[in-house]
Amino acid sequence: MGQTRTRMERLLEDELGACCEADIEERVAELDELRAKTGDTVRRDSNLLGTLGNETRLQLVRYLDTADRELCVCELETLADVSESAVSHALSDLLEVGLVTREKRGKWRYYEATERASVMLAALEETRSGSERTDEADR
Amino acid sequence: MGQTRTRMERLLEDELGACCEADIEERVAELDELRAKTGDTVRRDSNLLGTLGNETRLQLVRYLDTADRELCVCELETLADVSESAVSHALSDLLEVGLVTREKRGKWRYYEATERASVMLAALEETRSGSERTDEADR
DNA sequence: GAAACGATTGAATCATCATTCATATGTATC
DNA sequence: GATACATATGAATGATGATTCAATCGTTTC
Repeated sequence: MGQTRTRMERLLEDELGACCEADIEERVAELDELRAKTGDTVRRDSNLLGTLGNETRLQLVRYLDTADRELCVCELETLADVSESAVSHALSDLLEVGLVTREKRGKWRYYEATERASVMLAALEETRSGSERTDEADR
Repeated sequence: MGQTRTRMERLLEDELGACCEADIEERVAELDELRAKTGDTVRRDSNLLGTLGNETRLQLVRYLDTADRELCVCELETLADVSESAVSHALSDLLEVGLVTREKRGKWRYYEATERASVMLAALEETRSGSERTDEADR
């Protein structure tokens, strides 16, 4: 029953007062363009963010970034709250997405934060601040 | 046997050539300071990053950010690759960590990206580029 | 007030993840 | 070359997460 009326049509009717075929086409085109503009880096990016979205890993990059020098794994282990193995796993994950670099020296391994990591942490720092939820009173 | 020799002591011996008590204390103090400087916002921050670290959610904020206007849920649904319910869940999560705002208007609900979201996405964009793994040949 | 509709919420399920323990790898020292 | 040691890796397991289906809530229209 009247099922031909699409949701987009109803939305535009509410937004514009009335709505013709051209309006719908225009809006659909706008959304298509939006889809195109947004690009297809989502997988990679969400992967990077996901890697950062873990307390252990974030903590470690943070140490490396604020230390502003390379740190030996054993130093990171004294800083972290988890097992040696967990630290190693975390560092490998960070290395894989390019948030840290690694260098061997004798039996020791030194890690350092990359530029990419610094930028992300700086952004985080910048936006931190007030409380969340800017919900508009839901009138 | 000889188990009193700590790993930190051995590290410093290797790094400095020799190592006395004072050296150890100094390094330990440095790490303590590092721990203090790094702060305790890890939980909150990793939570934010984790929220962004999901394809669906990242995709949605991205649409909102590049659209640069509020978008109706039904518009976001046409853009997303998942069910209506999943979109709604994702938007709620994003709202909770302050990456989007919400406004009701009639039966429609409009979402918009926050400044915080813009900053994070910009940082991501900025650091994106070359390939990853700046591993130093592991000599 | 009932019907239609937009959106959210909760429970359930399946998948992914984080951490640990055990083992392995590579490097130095004796 | 055997031992000690630093770190990494793999498998296992318990926890957390993402998505869907079903049900609910709030708003509008008749």
